[in-house]
Amino acid sequence: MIDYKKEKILKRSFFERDTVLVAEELLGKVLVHKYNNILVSGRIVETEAYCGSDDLASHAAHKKSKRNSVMFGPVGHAYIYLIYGLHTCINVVARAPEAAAGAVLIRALEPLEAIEFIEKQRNVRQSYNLTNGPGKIGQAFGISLNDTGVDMTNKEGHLYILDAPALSQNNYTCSKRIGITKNPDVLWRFFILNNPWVSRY
DNA sequence: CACCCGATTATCT
DNA sequence: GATAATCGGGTGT
Repeated sequence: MIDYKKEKILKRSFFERDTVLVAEELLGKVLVHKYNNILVSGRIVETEAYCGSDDLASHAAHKKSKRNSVMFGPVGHAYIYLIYGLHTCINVVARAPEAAAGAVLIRALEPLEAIEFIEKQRNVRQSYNLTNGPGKIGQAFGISLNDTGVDMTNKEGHLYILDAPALSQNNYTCSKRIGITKNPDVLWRFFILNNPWVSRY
């Protein structure tokens, strides 16, 4: 296991590249949330890319609106949305300079710090159920809709991502995205192989 | 204002 | 495998 505490916060330039590439390279990085005085963190093991107007599954497939405007804004900011009226999902805005919109959904991670807090938030028996889904991460980390739009590259902020060494391509793969009906065939989901924290599909 | 529906999850059978 | 829970965005009247 790497010593992630020595790693630096990902810079804005990391997110100013093709959305699908950023989704791939976010595997292994560490999501951190400062919740009151608690530092909650986890290693990202599953992501999905959502692009702009060519990607009908994306919230940014059509016009800019009140909800999706963050996806059109500066890269490196958090796009948080409520799904099915129940769950908050965490994305990072990422796109190439010429693209209009794009974000990476963080779908699953391995808890690293404040595991007792995460267990209290989630109240489940099996540890692999703590954070193996996008809505589960939102609940586990205490994320709310108020967090949408925050700059995740700001050291003074309460939500950011730490760098980590790049993974070997032998250790992860891609697949179709989960839970969508439009533009279903592109291989824009990335996950670490043989990892117990990846969602079960 | 009414309607439809979704980047999900927990809890059944 | 099927389904309820629950709410706000988007669309059209």
